[in-house]
Amino acid sequence: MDGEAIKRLLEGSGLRCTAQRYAVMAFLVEHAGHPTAAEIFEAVNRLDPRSSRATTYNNLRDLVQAGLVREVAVEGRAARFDAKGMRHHHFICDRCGEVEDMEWCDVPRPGSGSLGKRVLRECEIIFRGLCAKCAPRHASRKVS
Amino acid sequence: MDGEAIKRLLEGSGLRCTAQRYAVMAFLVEHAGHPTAAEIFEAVNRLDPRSSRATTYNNLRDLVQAGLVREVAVEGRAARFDAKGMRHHHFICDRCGEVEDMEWCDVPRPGSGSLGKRVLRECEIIFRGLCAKCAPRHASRKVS
DNA sequence: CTCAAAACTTAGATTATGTCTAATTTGATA
DNA sequence: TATCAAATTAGACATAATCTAAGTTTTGAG
Ligand SMILES: [Mn+2]
Ligand SMILES: [Mn+2]
Ligand SMILES: [Zn+2]
Ligand SMILES: [Zn+2]
Repeated sequence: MDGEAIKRLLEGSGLRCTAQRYAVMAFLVEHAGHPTAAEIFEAVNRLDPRSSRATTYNNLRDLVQAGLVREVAVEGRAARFDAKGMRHHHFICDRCGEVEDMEWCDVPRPGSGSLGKRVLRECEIIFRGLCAKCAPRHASRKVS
Repeated sequence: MDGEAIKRLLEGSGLRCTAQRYAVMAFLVEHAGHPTAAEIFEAVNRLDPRSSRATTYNNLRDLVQAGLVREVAVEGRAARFDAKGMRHHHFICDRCGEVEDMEWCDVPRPGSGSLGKRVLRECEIIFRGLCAKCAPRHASRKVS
C-alpha cells in the first residue's frame, strides 16, 4: 500500500491526513506485527516527523474509532494494535502475551433469541495457548 | 454451590482455603456478573474477613492460574473476572465495556497446518457491539 | 486573499490499574 | 506444640493511558 492509498484511507474516514497521523497509520500498515502504543510512539519518532505521546494515543484512538485499526486487549499487558487489512482472528500466548494472526474463518452467529436487544457488530475468535517460541521451553520445564 | 464445595474446589487445585481466598472465590461464584478487581476488593471488605488490595490481586492471580477463574481483558478498561462454571463465550459492549455471557458453542479449530508449532489450550469467541442498555440510546443519537 | 473557527499537536501533570517489598501472621503437619 | 512454607499486609512503586491548557495548522466563508 503506497502513501496515496493511506492518505485516501484516512480522508475517506473523515480524518485529516496530518504528518503524525499518517506516520502511525503507515507504520501499522507496513509492519505485520501487533505493536503497543509505546512501540509505535518510539518507531514514528525514530524519523521525522516527531509525534508526542499524547498525539500518538490520540491518533490511535481516532484510527480505531474510524474502523481502520484494531485494538487488541491482552490480560496484564499493554494493548496492541494492527491495521485492519484482511479479516483474521488472533492467537494470544499465555506465557509471553504475543499476539499472532490466525486465518479467518466464519464464526457461528448467536441466534437472535440469545442476542436479545443487543446489537452485534462483529465476532472474533481468540485462540489461546503457547506461541511457537514459548511452546518448546514449556514442554521441557522438567527436563532442563 | 455451598461453602464446602468452594473449599474442595480450592484444595483440589492445591490452594489453601484461607478466609481471604475463600471470600474472593465465593463472591465470584455467587455473583453472576464480571466484576473488576477493585469491585471484588470492595465487596469482600464490606464484611469480614478483611483482605488487603495486594491479597485480592494475589488471590485473583492464583485462581486464574489454577483455572478456577477467568480473566477478561477489555480495551481501555480494567480487567474483569468470572468463576469458570459452565463454558461460555462473551459479549463486550463497545460503548460501556460491559461483559456479558453468551451461550457456549463449539469453535472451529484451526488446522494443524495453520497452528504450526503453537500449542492450543482454548478457543473463545468474543462478540462485540452494543449491550441492551446502550443500543437504544445509540440508535437515537440524532433524535435526542 | 483574510481571518476566525475547527482540528490538531504538544509537554507535562494526573489518573487508573496493577505489582512489588519486607515484615508479619497463619496453618498444615511432624 | 514446634516448625516453616504459604499467605497476608500496608504502602511504595511501576506502567499504561488520559487529561489539561496552551500553541499551531488547516479549512473555508466572506
Ligand atoms: Mn492482527
Ligand atoms: Mn463470563
Ligand atoms: Zn509466547
Ligand atoms: Zn453498553
